[in-house]
Amino acid sequence: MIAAPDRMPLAREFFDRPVLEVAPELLGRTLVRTSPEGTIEVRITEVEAYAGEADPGSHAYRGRTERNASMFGPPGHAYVYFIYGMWFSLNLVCGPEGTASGVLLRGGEVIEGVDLARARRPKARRDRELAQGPARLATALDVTRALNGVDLCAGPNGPLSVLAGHPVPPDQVRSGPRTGVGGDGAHHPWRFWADGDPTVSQYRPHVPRNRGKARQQDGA
DNA sequence: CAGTCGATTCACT
DNA sequence: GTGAATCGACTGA
Repeated sequence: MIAAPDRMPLAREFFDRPVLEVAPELLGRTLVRTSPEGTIEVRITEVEAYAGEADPGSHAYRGRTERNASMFGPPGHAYVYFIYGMWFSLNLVCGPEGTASGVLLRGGEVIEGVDLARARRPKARRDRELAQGPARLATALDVTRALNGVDLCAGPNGPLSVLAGHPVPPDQVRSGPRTGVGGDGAHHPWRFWADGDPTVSQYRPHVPRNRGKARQQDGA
């Protein structure tokens, strides 16, 4: 039996291109997570591009480290990182091996496995919140460090894959500044989302917690 | 080796 | 709208 076109996994060549081409084309694609507990499918609605070592907003900005190593690996693999002491986020690695671009998945609509997603995200009040936000999406899909580096092009054999789905038409793609990114990388409109979709997270500007070294409170 | 803060979420006011 | 939670990678000494 031949899989329907929208059920075909995206080929490695899809990811082996400049990240700013790939990122908007990921909107509307189907992310499939299979685990012993069951299968969850998410329609991707919001992403951000991180453009390698030249991008001040990227984890790769200061070169290769143990944490970001998978971003320097071959395209079409996952880069999963741990953040704020409690959450994970999922990136899809783009561009040729040796470079370090990736697309952060920031939001999606759960279209299969809603019950399982709800079990993993008991605090979600509405279905639209199940995968609305990068850490929420990772939680709903049970994406953890264990999936760092996995191949996304393996189809149903692998724990995580991206199917062709139904791409959002270019005239329905919106873009703007990346969420939570400060400094020199702040102004690039490298966040992409599907216009009007309720599962797109709300924009929050970057807020630095402190400046420089610890200092006593400025007298006032 | 200690200090700092992050590609966030949630509870509470 | 504001702040807490919570850990570990990265930085600079």
